[in-house]
Amino acid sequence: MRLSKTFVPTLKEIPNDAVVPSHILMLRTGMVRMLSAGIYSFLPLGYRVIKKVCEIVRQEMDAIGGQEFHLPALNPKEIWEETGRVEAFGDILFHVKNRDYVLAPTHEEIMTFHARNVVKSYKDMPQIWYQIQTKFRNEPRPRSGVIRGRQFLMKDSYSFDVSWEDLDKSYMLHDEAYRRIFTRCGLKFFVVGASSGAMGGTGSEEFMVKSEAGEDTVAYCESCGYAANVEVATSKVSSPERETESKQVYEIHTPNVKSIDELCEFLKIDESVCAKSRIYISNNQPILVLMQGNDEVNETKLEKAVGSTIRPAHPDELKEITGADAGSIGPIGFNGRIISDLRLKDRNNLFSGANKNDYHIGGIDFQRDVKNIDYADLRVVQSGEGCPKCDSKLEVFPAIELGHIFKLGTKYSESMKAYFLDENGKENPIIMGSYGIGIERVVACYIEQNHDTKGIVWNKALAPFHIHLISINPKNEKVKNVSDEIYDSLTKSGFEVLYDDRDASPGFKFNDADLLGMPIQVIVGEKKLKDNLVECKIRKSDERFDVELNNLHSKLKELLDSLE
RNA sequence: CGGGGCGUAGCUCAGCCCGGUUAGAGCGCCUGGUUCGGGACCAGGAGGUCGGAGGUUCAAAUCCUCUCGCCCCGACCA
Repeated sequence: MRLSKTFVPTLKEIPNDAVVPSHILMLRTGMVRMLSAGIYSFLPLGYRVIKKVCEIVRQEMDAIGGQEFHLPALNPKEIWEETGRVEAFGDILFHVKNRDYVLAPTHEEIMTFHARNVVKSYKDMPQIWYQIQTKFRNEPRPRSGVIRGRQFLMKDSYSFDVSWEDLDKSYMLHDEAYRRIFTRCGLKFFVVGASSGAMGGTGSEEFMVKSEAGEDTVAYCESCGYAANVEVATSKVSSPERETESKQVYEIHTPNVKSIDELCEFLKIDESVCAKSRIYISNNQPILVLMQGNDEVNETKLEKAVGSTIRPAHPDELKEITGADAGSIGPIGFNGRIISDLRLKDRNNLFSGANKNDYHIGGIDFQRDVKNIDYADLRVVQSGEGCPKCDSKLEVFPAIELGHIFKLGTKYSESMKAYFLDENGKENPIIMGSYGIGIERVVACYIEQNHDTKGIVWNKALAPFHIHLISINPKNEKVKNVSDEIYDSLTKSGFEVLYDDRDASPGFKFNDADLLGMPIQVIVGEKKLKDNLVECKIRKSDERFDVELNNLHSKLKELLDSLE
């Protein structure tokens, strides 16, 4: 395509509303423009990238036997009421005002609708149905450009099987296909197993990419691949052993000492001998939670340990429950349920609050002084702690969810009555799986991982064009003619060429080329042309070298083959 | 939904606190000329209901009220 005739509105300055690199660069390169919060138009260059991702997804989905559908975004509300998801989605679901339709936020119901009464025999399965379609979700807070939008492209597929064993197969096929898709796209990703067992034997995996723009926090071990959402992640940490001799409990006057750090400073002790107190409320009953030192309470783990939902107590409740304010609360004299992190299990000679403002207590022995104490892993893991699976260290960082594969089981087939007859003529619900990939997120994550100060660095797989041809001074007739010839012949030979034939200064064109980031730049200038040479530049490595005109095709082919 | 920030030319922003000729700059855009290997130069030019509505005032981009939009943090996230 000729840049002089193509709509690629590049921006020299950073748009005011963009913060994360992918968002900034997608705007600056003219890939996208915002229409409204969380709603983006893809411009020609951006849409080319989207189509490349879709094609990779399509190839890999087809390779595992997937069949592509195209489903409506406009859905009758009553189908969504069959599974109770109108209520489950709540405000996230867009409702159409003048008819009883909703805008589909995903398509389990619609796929199940097509399967029921049609996929009636065990002989009809397995099936894998997929589509690449726009989804609508009324996100309360769209952010980070295309990463969290109210309207987005999703590849979603659904498997239909006769048994749990067969579901495992469909699930594994997706797992492998997803790894191939993200690898082909050039993404550094990892897989988080999020199996909770909450739905009876179901499992799920999230495909994640490390990113500052991420909305999930994960713990990851580079050496063994252990990865877990920080809500459930565990780690190996050491703590002091129980000391052989327990001191007596004694009260200490600690004026204005509130935090663990202040307490350690005041008493010249280590934080590992401190039991930090937090009060939570569950079913209107207070629970005292004890953590070692500055360890943070992981509320997800706490809920699991307690067995019901919890919330932190309000400041005024603290006084009422314990007689003290935050900073002076402790287990001695506390009337109610006490649960402690495993790090403090059976410890003695600990320091904690006295349930009296400005006082702490030392010499606490959990075995002797704290009756009915429960123990559980309640910590939020932190970077640098030991991996639970190997001897390496964990890293904790934010990440973006690119894809999710999920064993649905019979939730939808049962509620929507999608039954089949097995070999014995017995009726059973279809066993389903559901698998999604955020297409725009793939693009945004690629940019997050592959950019420098000048702009995007595309790989061969996703680049909107492979070659960026630049003519320096197209007013020079020879330069113009040779550039035109190169463009025509390369295009005819099947190369994907973006041709900057604009009448602009060289620096302007070079900077635009680096910003747009095609893998190879071919630069046609007057000086080198005298020797029948043009310059090639590899965007990623900044390598440059001269190529003879009549060798250009073979050299470019060679370069493209060698590039990722 | 809570907290914070912002809305002035296509883009980035100044002016607002302390009201007062014709609302500015840089970049971009248009015309002509020069230039052409890392965001060129000269000359001329177009472009604004200062997000919107109401109010205070002799006078509002500026002060007040309401409203809409966008960004960030939090809550939420099948």
